[in-house]
Amino acid sequence: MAGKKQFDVDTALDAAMIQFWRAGYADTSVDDLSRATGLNRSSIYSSLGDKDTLFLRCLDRYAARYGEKYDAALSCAASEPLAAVRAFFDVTLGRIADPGLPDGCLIAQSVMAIPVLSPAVAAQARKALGFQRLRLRAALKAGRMADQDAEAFAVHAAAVNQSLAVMSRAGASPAQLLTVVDVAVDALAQALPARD
Amino acid sequence: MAGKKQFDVDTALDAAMIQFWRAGYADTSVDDLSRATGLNRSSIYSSLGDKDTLFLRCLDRYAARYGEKYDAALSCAASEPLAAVRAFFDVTLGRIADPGLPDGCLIAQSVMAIPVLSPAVAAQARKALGFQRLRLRAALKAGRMADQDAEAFAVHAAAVNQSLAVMSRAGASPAQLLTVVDVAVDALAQALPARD
DNA sequence: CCCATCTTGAACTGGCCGGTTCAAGATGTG
DNA sequence: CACATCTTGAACCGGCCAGTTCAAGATGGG
Repeated sequence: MAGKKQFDVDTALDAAMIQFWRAGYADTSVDDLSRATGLNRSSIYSSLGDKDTLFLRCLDRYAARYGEKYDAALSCAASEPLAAVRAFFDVTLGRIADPGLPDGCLIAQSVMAIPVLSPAVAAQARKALGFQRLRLRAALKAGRMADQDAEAFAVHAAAVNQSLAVMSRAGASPAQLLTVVDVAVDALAQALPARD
Repeated sequence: MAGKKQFDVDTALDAAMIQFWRAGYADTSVDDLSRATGLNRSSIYSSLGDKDTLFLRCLDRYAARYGEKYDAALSCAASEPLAAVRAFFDVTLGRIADPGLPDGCLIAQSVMAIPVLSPAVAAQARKALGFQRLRLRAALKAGRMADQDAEAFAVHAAAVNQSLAVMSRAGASPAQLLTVVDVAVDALAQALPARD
C-alpha cells in the first residue's frame, strides 16, 4: 500500500471528527486519532496536520456539514416561522437519533471547554455557536417576522437547541428531547400571535 | 505548621471545585489542584482523596450549594409559578454574573464529558442534572399547576437553564443571557393562560 | 523539656503524552 | 527490471501525568 495512491482523506477526517466529538479535545490523544482513522501516526501528521490543526478542520467540517442541513431545513419552511423552527429542531433531533453518531454537539461541547482550548480553536467554536443564532434570525426575518421578534425567537430557539446537546449527552431519550422541542415550539406558537 | 491543627478543608474543597469547574476533569491535574488549593500533593491525597474521589466530592458540594439556592428561590415564590421560574433563572444569572466564579455550570460541563468520565462520576453528574428538573416540577406542582403542565414547564425551564451555561461559557454578555431568560419567561407566560 | 503527631517538600516510579525522525517496504511508472 | 514516490511501523525524545513513599520539620500535649 504505497507508491502513488492514498487513503481517503475525507473518510479519515470524518473518523477524526467523530472521535473528537465523542471524547472531546483534551481526552483525545494522537494515538486515539490513529486508531479511529486507521491511519499511522506519521500519516496523520503528514496528511491531516497536528492535533490542533486537525481539530480545527474537524470543527469546520462539522459546522459546514450540519450548517448546510440547518440552512436547508430553515429555507424549506421560510414562509412559516413556526414550521421553520420545527424543521430546525428536527435536524438536531435527527442527528442525535443517529446511532452511528456520538451524542451531543461538537460545537456546544467545544464551547464548554473554551478555557482550556487554544485561542484559535476557542474563537472558532464561539463563532460556530453564534452562527446558529444568525441562521435562525435570518430565516425568521425572511419569513417576514419583525426584527426584534426574530432576534428574540432566534435566541430562544438557539438556547433550546443547545440544551438538547446537553440532555442527549446525559442520556435523555428521544421522547424526552421531543418533549423539550414540543414545549418550546408550543410556547413560541402561543407567543407569536400575541406579538403580531 | 504541623502538630495538631490543620488547614481549612472547606476552603480547600471550594478551591478544588472552582478549578474543576473552570478547566474540567480531564484538564485538571493533581498539580493544578495542589496549586489551586495551596495544599501539598501529599496533603491532597491524605485529606481530600484521589482525583476521582475529590471530583465526586466537588460535584456533590456544587450540587448541594446551588441546589439549596434554587430551592430557596423556588419556594419563596411557590404560589406564583411564573415568579418561581423567574427566581429560578435569577439564581443562575447571579452565579454567572459573579466575577469570582468560572463561567458555565459544573454539572452541565460534567455531563458533556460523560463519555470519558468514570461510571461513578458520570452517574452522579446525570443524577444532579435530572434533579434540576425535579426541583422545578415539584415547585410548579406546589403552585397548584396541573401535573403534565408542571412537567412540561419544568423540562423547558431546565433546558433553557442549561443553555445559559453553554452561552456564558462562550462569553455571552449578561444582557444576552437576560434576553434568553426574558424570552423564555415570556413564552411561558403566554402559554400559561392558554393551558388553564 | 521531650516526644507523639501531623504537615510538608521532594524524590521517585511507571506510564502515557505530543511530536518527530528514519529506515524498510510496497507500489506504479518508465 | 530499475527507479522514484509514498506509506508504514517503530523507535525515540523530553515532558507531564497520577500516584506513592519517606525523611525532615513544625507543633502542641504531657
